Amino acid sequence: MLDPKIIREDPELVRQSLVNRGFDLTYFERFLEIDNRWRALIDEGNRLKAQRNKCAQEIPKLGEEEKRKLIGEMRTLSERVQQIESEEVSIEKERDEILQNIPNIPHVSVPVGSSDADDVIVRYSSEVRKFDFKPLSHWELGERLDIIDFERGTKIAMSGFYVLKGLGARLERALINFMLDLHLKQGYKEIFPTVLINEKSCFGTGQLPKMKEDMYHIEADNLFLNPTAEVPVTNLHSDEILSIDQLPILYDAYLPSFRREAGKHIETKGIGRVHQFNKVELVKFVVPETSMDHLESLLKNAEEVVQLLGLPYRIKLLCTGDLGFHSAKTYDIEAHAPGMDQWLEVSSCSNFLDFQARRAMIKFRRAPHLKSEFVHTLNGSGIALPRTMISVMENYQTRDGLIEIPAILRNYMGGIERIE
RNA sequence: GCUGAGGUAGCCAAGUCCGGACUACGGCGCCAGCCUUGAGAGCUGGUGGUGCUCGUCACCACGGGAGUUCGAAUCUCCCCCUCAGCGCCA
Repeated sequence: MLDPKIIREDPELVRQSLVNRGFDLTYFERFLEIDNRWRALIDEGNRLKAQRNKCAQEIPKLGEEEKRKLIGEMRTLSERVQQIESEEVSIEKERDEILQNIPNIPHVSVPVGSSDADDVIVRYSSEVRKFDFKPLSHWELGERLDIIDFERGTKIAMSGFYVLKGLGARLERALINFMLDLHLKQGYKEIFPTVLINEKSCFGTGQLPKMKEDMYHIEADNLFLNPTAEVPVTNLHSDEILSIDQLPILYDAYLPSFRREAGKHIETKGIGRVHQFNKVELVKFVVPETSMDHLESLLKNAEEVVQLLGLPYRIKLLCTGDLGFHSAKTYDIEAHAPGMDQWLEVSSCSNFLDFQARRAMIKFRRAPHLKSEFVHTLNGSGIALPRTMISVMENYQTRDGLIEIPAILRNYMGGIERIE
């Protein structure tokens, strides 16, 4: 959520940011209109309430006659207060809705563009791997080696789910442990949050109300299956005022994530887009003026994962038209999948500035006597498992259809060197 | 799941039966000032949010919501959470 003061005080900045993102201006113009009315109403309401409060204190001190008269007057006044309040409530509801539909302002360093075609490739790691045979896709490899079972995933759950078996399951576990150990060395504190999260947390990070259709919902208890550890981990500090010496806070978390992908046809074969996947997530809470530097180090921390795995990758700086709603600046890390001949997004590292913190009410104080301010939050995948698995399987395949285990993972797999 | 006790400011906690000087008692912590060579003690003030006319301003905030009332921390209804005991259970 944007600071309403920014929209009020510098509407031109917000207007330009919406144009750059390719958003239409309806909500924005409506905000300006409604915000004025909202403030006028608050003002009038407060005036009347002040009078009511004052008279309510006078009444017990008065004689019978005067008392009866004043109570009569107050009854009328109270009715007006109620009218104003109910109008306030409805305007406030609309105002909040509008605010929730205005995206974050892209940082000045974000390139202006209309779609992912305008994203800027910041760097390539190396050449993609060249094969002297036709590389197989991970689903072909997975089925041949009996380490990915799509049919049985569908049987026990539904289509879009899969089961890892044998060394496939073990490779997944090795990847998770490797990532967690790496992030520990990078200075992150490991968190293992809840898989089920409540409605309030989903609002806090902005999954609700916009992405409701994309989440699995447990009706009996009104809980949601975690769509990304960003939600529970960021909300660890919701409604808190942190002290400055706690910052920066760096968390990493391994957690299964669930997405209904409603409305999206899961056409891609394989495990590139599935309903349940593992992910290691990095989350930071930082002092505002340091957040852009923290974005760079966050990216480096995630990048190190693909580097150490020896995967060909590239870094993209998303343009205004491709930037996520809540983000002010985002880098994507894409690993190459030679079997599919595609670049796969394995990580998305974003700086949200105070956009999330304002919603989740995460504040800090520079000194005990100073006013609290919103922290800046950042997060990035460190990294998403299925697509990493794809890139590992397809890059490390051999001519005879086996998969070499990347050197860095062998210790995590009891010294096993290949899947055969 | 059942029964009971609770939820008041950063923390502890009075007030709730019986609505009105609650401007939410008191304490702890923290901040500022005074005092002091310094520290401590002591004293004074401050210690959540929003709005604007930026003030010794106004409004809001006693788990959340709705209601009754001129007036609600206090009364009524609904919901949430915590703790204890019992039950069930990996």
